[in-house]
Amino acid sequence: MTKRPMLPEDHPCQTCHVSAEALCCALDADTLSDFRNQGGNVCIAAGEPLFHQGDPADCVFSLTSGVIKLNSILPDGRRQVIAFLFPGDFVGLEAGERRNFSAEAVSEVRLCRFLKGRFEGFVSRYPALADARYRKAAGELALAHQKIVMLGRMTAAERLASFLADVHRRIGRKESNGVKLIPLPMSRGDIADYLGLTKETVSREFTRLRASRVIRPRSLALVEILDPQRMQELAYGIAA
Amino acid sequence: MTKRPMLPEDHPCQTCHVSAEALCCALDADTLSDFRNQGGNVCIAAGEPLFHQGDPADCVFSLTSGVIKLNSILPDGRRQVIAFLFPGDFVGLEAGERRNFSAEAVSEVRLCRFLKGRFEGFVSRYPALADARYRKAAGELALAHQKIVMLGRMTAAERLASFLADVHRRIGRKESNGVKLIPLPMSRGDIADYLGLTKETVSREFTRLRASRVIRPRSLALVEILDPQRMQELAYGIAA
DNA sequence: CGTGCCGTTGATGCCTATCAAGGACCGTGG
DNA sequence: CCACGGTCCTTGATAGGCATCAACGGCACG
Repeated sequence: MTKRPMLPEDHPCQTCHVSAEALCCALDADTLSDFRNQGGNVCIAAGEPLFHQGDPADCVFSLTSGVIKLNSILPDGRRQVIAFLFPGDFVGLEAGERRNFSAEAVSEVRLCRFLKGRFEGFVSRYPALADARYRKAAGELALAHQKIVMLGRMTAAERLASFLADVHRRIGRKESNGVKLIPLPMSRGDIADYLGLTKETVSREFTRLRASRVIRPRSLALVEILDPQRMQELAYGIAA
Repeated sequence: MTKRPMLPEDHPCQTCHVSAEALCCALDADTLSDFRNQGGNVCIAAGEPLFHQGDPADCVFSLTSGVIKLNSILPDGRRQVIAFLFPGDFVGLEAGERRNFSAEAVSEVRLCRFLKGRFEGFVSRYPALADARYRKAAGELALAHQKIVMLGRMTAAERLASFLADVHRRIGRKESNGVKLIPLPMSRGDIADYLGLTKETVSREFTRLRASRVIRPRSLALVEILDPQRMQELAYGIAA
């Protein structure tokens, strides 16, 4: 993170690690300070909901740490995870009066919260913020299009490979020896609901990727990529 | 359409039937006239491409009549129709340097074309236009989320019902006696690629909807809804 | 050391894809 | 006017991939 010298040393944004990608980076220091005073910090434990389908959408959030999943649930209980959100992502781009999906913390999560009305005021006063918001939405739209292709036309193996490649791109780490690691804070069931599969199928595909030496699980929540090229081929270079 | 008295009688926007939903409606008459001079009209015959995957994205379009499909094609030839676009929809919200998908006319199509650079200039000069663009993108994002649920968790029958309900909402007509009609300018193969199915499955599901008296096809391209309630139930009220 | 949750593995079945053939529609040309 | 070929749609037979049902195993927790 780049320091922002105009801010007081104890300003919460001083310790934020996502200013590079977050919406806030569209604002200069003075404005940012003003902006931050509009909302507050939120911290949510793993498994706890942020909001539910149908709730009034009266605030928006910027995710600073942790992972969130967005769920859509059909009347008969079938569940689809629409997206996993990572630090730097924004919650509330959809602009409806009510939430079309629920949001739940996958791991412990920190967010900056802004009241929607005040946020809108900022957007109209600062064109750079409006532009950043549009570009976030456009980026989300492109991701959604890729996910549509994945769900419509890919096999189970390809879906899992796309997912792993995508998570690696977003929150992957490299060890000092160059080994690529993928943290997987979400459960197998969550992954299944994200990929349009069942947890059993996801489990089987994990086993097959391990058997074919493409990945090596260090634990349930941490996977090492042994063969990045094969992984990219399976995913057709598309990060789901 | 509402007349725009400030425009010259022969101005092309005077005969545009989509000003209510189109992006242009964010502009007043003076600005609109200026705006329209930036681009030009385009007319494309059914089946002809507007652009291809990978092309430089140097212009954006507002669709005024006809239907367009957006295709994404995997290296091995599998095809997914990402969206059908109807009059009032906008092409080029994605904001990338290159096209992530191809666009092809399903029926004869008319569009207003704008050079991207000049369009961006207008967006930065007219906040109302920027806002309208954001709301279009947010709306597309919400639609994409619904489509993700459909592709991830719905059966073939539910997918087709969702599709028919959606097309009806967008371009459906009512006869004087109240009968609801759905025009289907796209082929069965296009519908299949949109729903993540094969044309054979789509055909079979059409037959089953007909057999159970939910719809009555007048021709391949025009379907009458006999039982709107049953249709909505099958689609879970979700327009795909 | 149980208990419970989550993940894995196995057996079976169903939904949709695939392969194949026939039918409807349309434009062209005899 | 009808024969003809082509394209798209429909219908049938079969196969395959993933879901479902069921049992087992690992790990954390009290």
